[in-house]
Amino acid sequence: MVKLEAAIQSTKFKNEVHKAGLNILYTAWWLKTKSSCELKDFGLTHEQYNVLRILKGKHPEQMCVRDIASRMIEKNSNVPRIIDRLELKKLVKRTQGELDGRQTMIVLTNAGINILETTTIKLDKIFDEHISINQTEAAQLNMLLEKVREKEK
Amino acid sequence: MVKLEAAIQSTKFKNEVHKAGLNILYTAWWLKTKSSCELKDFGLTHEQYNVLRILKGKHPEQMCVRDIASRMIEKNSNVPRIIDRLELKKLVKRTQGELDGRQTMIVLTNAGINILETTTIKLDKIFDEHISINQTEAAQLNMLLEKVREKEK
DNA sequence: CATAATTATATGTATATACATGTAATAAAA
DNA sequence: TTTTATTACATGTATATACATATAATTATG
Repeated sequence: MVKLEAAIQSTKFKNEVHKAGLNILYTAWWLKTKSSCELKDFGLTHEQYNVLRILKGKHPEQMCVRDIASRMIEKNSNVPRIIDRLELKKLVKRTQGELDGRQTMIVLTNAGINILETTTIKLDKIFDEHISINQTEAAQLNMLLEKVREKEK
Repeated sequence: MVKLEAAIQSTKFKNEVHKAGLNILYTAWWLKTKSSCELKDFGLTHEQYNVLRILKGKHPEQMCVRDIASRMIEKNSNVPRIIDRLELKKLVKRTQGELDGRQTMIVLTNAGINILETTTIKLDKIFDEHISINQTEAAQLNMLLEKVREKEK
C-alpha cells in the first residue's frame, strides 16, 4: 500500500479531512494515468473514451452535444472539440438536428463501436487487476465520497 | 447528498468497484472546481497554488524544480512552465543552482508569501464549509483510497 | 583527460480544461 | 410580426497535461 505521504512527499496535513481532499485528487490522477496508459495504444485519450462510452449507452440512437456534456465526468469538458477529434478518426458521425436545427446529433460509427469494445475489455481488466478493494469496501467508499459532496449545489 | 447517478446522468454501473472509480474521478473534479473558483479572484490556478504551497513548506529555503515536481499531486505537471507564470507575476524568483549548475532554484518572494497566506485562509474555509465529513469518516476514506492504490508501483 | 552516459531543466506539440465570446436557430414577448 | 431573449453549438485564448525532444551541466568510464 502506497501512502499519500510517500506519493506527494509530504508528511504534515492540517487534519484528516484536509488529507482526504489531497488523497482524492491524487487517487483520481492515479486512476486516469492507469487508464490513459491503455488507451494510448488505440490513439484515444481518456476524455475521448468517455464520450464514446456515453454514446454507446444510447446506441444506435443519436445524442446531441448537450446531452453528452451532461454525462461527462469533468463538466467543463469542451465536448464539441472532443467530438472534432473523434470525427477526424471516423469513430463518430455528426449530423445537424432535424427537429431542432441548432442541435448537432452524434452517433457512433462501426469503427467507433469496434474500438470501444476492444478498449472497454482492456480497461475493465485494468480496473479488476489494479483496484485492490472488494465490493463491500467499494460500497463504503461510494457512500463516503457522496457524503463529501453532500453540500453540492 | 448528490448521488453519482445524478451527477453524471447514469444509472447502470458494472459493479460497486467500477462505480467507485467514476466516483473518485467525479469527486476530484468537484473539489478542483470548488477551489479554482476561489483562486480565480487572485489570478491563480489550482496548479500554481499547489507549487506555491510546496515552496512554502521549505521557505525560506530554495527548492529545485525536480524537488517541487516530486511533491505535485498530478505527477505529469510541467513544473518549469507553471513556474514561468508564477515568475511573471513576481510570486517566485528563479536563480541558477550554485552547487549544481543544471539546477534552477526557486524561492517565494514576499508577494508570493502574502498571496499564499490570503488564499490558504480562503481555501481552508471552503474545505471546512463544503466537505461534509467528520475526521473519523475522513480517516476511513483515507484508508480506503490507499487501499485502492495498493498495487501502485 | 576525453568521451559517453546521465541528470536537470527547458521547449515543442497535441489535446484538454476553464471560460469568454460569436453565430445561428428557436422561442417568447411586444 | 417584428423584436428580443434564449438555446445549442462552435470558436478563441490562456493555462495545464502528457509526452517527446533539446540543451547544458555533471558524472562515469575507458
